[in-house]
Amino acid sequence: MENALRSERSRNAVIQAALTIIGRDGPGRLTLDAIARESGLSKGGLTHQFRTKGAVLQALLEYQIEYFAKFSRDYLQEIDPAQPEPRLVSQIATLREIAVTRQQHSVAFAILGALTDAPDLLSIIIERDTEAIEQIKAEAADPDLALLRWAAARGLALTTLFRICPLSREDRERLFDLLLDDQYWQHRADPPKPGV
Amino acid sequence: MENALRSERSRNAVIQAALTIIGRDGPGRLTLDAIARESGLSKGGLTHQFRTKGAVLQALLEYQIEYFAKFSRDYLQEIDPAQPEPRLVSQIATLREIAVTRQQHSVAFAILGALTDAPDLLSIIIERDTEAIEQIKAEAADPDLALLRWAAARGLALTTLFRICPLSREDRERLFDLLLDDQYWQHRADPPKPGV
DNA sequence: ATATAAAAACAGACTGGACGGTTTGTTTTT
DNA sequence: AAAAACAAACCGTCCAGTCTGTTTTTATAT
Repeated sequence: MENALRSERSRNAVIQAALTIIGRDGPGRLTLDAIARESGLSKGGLTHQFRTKGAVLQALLEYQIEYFAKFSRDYLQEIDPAQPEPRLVSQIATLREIAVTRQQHSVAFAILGALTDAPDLLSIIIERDTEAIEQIKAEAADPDLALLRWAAARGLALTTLFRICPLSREDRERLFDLLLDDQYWQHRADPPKPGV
Repeated sequence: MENALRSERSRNAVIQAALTIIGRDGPGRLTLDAIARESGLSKGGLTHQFRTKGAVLQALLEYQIEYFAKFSRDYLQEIDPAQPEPRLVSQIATLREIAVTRQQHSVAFAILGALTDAPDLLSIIIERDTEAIEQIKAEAADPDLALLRWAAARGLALTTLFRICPLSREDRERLFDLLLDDQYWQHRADPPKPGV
């Protein structure tokens, strides 16, 4: 087998193994030895592909981010062209997906836990979001209202992710539906200020 | 000195020491030995007061929660009586305080990090919030809109806490101001539905 | 009050194990 | 022949929790 392919296979195996362990045993049991065992690789092979545990976590995070970035892109693609704020809506829809997808919870924990030694692991998230925010602002009739809708979706997603959401499942779903509903916000948007 | 007082002093010393360490060295350096050293207690004394590290974390979390609960109570006390949704507003104000207070960030990390082994440490947060949510719903003309305001504040607070907020400081402050501003939401609330 | 036994608070050395990372050697690809 | 990929034993450190004592407080009996 080609080396490049071999490496890629191994790296994928590692990421899948990490996800399996986190889901099955919790993020506390995500050790290099466990990953090696679960992936079928030896520890040597593992550390050949990822020099440190932080590197594994980073790959894991990038994998997750790409997964949801793709979700967002696809959603944007198939959105009603008449939709006035497509970027905002696709971001909110993605956040709903994050909040709903069951396995994500412990992955979030795992990464948060690792943040202790790798504080700027999350900077990639900021980069992505900053971009998204720019676009949301640009397309919005009332940018602040759009940001607030985004923030609310984030709040629902993060509280759910960390299992500290005091709202019922129905409440959350209804709120997400509202956040996605243009009609609901249309007449709530600030009318453009008359020129002074 | 009385035993009860002796214990209380020691426990307080431990919590303060923990906060000092987290703020100065980061949550990764929060070990039992470090806490003992910083607090002036011996390891034996420390483990006499807190049987496990989880117990320390729990006390730390309770301390923080009580701190902000008091902030919220005080805010509620001094609020304009004409304020239509005082509970919501005081909750939002508290969340703004959390987002702004500098030291909180790493404390949040420390506790999240420990969540690995003590998954239901956070249930106390849910309990408090559930209560708050009930009151917010009860006093609101448009409960869903109130929940969304709350969720947005949470989103801003949590993203800031975990340093993944893509918004500028000014943006955040302006958004918090908006969330607190009744005028802004008044005409946005759903008019009470006409009886069928 | 005073002596004394018990309990609580505290001191600090020690242990056991987990875990990240290294090292040395082998197989496979280039 | 060289480099990449992999195997697996090994090491050093860190750290939560324990264990054995010592000091201080409290309860009880005289």
